[in-house]
Amino acid sequence: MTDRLRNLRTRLLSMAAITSDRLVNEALAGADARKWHYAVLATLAELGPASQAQLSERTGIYRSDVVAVVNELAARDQVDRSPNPDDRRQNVITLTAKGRRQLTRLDKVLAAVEEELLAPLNARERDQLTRLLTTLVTHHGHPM
Amino acid sequence: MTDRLRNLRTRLLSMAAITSDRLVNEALAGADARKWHYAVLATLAELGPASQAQLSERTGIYRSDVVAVVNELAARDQVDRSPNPDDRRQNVITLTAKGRRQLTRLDKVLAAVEEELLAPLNARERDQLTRLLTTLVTHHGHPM
DNA sequence: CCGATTTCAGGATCACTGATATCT
DNA sequence: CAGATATCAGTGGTCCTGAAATCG
Repeated sequence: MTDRLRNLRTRLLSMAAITSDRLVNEALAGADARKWHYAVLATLAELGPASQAQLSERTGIYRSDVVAVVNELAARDQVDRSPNPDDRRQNVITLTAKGRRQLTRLDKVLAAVEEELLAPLNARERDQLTRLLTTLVTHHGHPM
Repeated sequence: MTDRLRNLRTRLLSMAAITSDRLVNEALAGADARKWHYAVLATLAELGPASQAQLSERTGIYRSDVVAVVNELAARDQVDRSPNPDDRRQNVITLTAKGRRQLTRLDKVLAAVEEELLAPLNARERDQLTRLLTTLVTHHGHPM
């Protein structure tokens, strides 16, 4: 009857994500980046050179928004964009040395943010949370 | 080293919230509402008549955005806005009969969405998730 | 004068749609 | 031709800042 809002899980998720996003955005802004920058840099480090369509699929960035992100990263010399000679529809996005340095910097920044966000949870609870969220995310859409 | 992205809890939270928000928005749009509408209606049902500042604090809607939400609800005759005679800075927002009917409608809609979102989790896992998220949300800012 | 409340104008980011040009 | 890719233009919601008008 009462406390509808307080117990709504969809709302709890939203609020937690907003808190998290705020922490992430503030921290990344201090390193001249935003979350999509990190997502692209990390994906390139994992996959090697990739097309923008691949980046979109892996990172979750909307296909129409990848351009802007790659533009920003290229302007910072953190990635290189060049046409794919084998398929001239595609661009090949490559991580530069500068991008690799930025990635390790952002790794530290985000580790600190995660620590701050998860501060009220112990190790077991953190594992639980990770498992539960992963289950939700994999079940709806995106197989990881 | 690898799988940086996949295991980032801040990112998992974001992705889960995006999925959840999408489900919520679609469902509410089908009932001519959005999530802030529900938040206000539910809060009024719980608190009784309230000022916009109170609504902002309770629901988490930004103080500058409350106006628009109340405007939309008033245009649908779901709430009534009238000046508070005891403190003429304030408006008193009151739930109407139509608003109460809309609230019960939205309650059902959101219950269905929650069920869909949490489908991959059993009862114990749902409780865990609720508890973990509540801990996060209460620890950072908003005491509930 | 200080503080609270409502309101408006606007910024930035983001999820998302749709359309186009180019290429396989 | 169908299908994929990159790009661009634009919408609408959301979080957030700042500032004004009114009132206690």
